[in-house]
Amino acid sequence: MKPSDPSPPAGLRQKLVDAATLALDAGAGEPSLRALARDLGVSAMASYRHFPDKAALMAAVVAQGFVRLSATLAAADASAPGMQALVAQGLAYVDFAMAQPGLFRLMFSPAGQADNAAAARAQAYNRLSARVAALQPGNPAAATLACWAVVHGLAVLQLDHALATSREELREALAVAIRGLGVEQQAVNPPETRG
Amino acid sequence: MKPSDPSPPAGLRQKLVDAATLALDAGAGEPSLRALARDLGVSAMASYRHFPDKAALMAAVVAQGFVRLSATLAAADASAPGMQALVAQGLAYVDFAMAQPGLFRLMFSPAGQADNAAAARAQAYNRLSARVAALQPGNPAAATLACWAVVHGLAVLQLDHALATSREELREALAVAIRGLGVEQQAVNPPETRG
DNA sequence: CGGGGTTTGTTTACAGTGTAAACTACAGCG
DNA sequence: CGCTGTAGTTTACACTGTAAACAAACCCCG
Repeated sequence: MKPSDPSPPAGLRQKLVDAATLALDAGAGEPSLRALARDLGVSAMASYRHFPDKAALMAAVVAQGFVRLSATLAAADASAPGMQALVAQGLAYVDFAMAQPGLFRLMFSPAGQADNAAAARAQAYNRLSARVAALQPGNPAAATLACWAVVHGLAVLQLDHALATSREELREALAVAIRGLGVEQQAVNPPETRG
Repeated sequence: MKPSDPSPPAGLRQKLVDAATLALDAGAGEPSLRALARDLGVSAMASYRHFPDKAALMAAVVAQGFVRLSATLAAADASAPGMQALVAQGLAYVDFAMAQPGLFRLMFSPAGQADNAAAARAQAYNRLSARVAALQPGNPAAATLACWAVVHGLAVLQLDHALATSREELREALAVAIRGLGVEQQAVNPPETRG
């Protein structure tokens, strides 16, 4: 309203995305556009200057979520060598899901499949894929799929179920699973010829 | 209304559950109570005689979903011996998700965590657990967790992503993952002593 | 400096939703 | 017969997403 408003002019779009992300993880499902607008001190229709509809806002939230997940995975990957980097990525993945359950759920819901978010999603997938390919040049596609499945499955089950699984147990389960997937042979030891 | 109504008197509850299940998989997210009532030729408030609120209806849908999933897993488990039963369960799990994506998503969403559905969910979990325990008496908890994670992860990723993964590729990935998880050693051959 | 066009927001309005409240029709049973 | 419980109804309200029309603030060019 007044020019003395303390916020920069073009900030609403990002503020909407951030507020929606925050509200998602605050518990009660998808926030309403009107509630978001109220929280930001703005009219109910303001968001329509930045997004064609609510789904587009949510898609932007999802896209930002995948960007952040991707960055988290990259950091985890860099934190350890070889196969341990893969386990670290898996742990980071599960940690992300537990830290932002609402966002994570949205990212893997029909709302998260908007074309808008496809690029960011692919980038996150590539973090894992690259590490798997580095560890097992033979059949990276299948191995990546299996790795992502394990990690994603653990995250979702942990979220849904509140399996009282400690972080240590998770780490062990991840390590066992990844080792089992035939990814490790070339990593820890120098490569041996193997069928 | 009339006594000549072709349905038994207490049938509305089940009809609501079935219609909701159907509508879920017909595509457009959670159906509205009013739309369900309209489809069933009944007033908007009728469902409140059978469920305290919409969440309770959805919880009933989820519970029925888990019962059916459990039955599907049991049938798959009985269709093959030993480790192949585990792979069969995994395939059946993914098939279930693909055949009823809306229901499956609901089952693993916050709505699916209602206490109402807990028993049915546990029953489905036990299908897998029992088979894993039979194959690997050593550490069934961790192995079950990992197996479920792989299977559930594959299902979710397939659903979200439309990974153009054929059923045959899925079967192979499942077999590889399950074999890798250290479940197979005692199954196919007579048990050998193994660390 | 002024003036038009774009951007960003506003108010108003409407259809659709979940649900509370009060009411009606009907079953079985004393 | 009346009493009571069950299954359903109509009405009403607060809330949602969103279309339409309008207003103020910015940018850029003269």
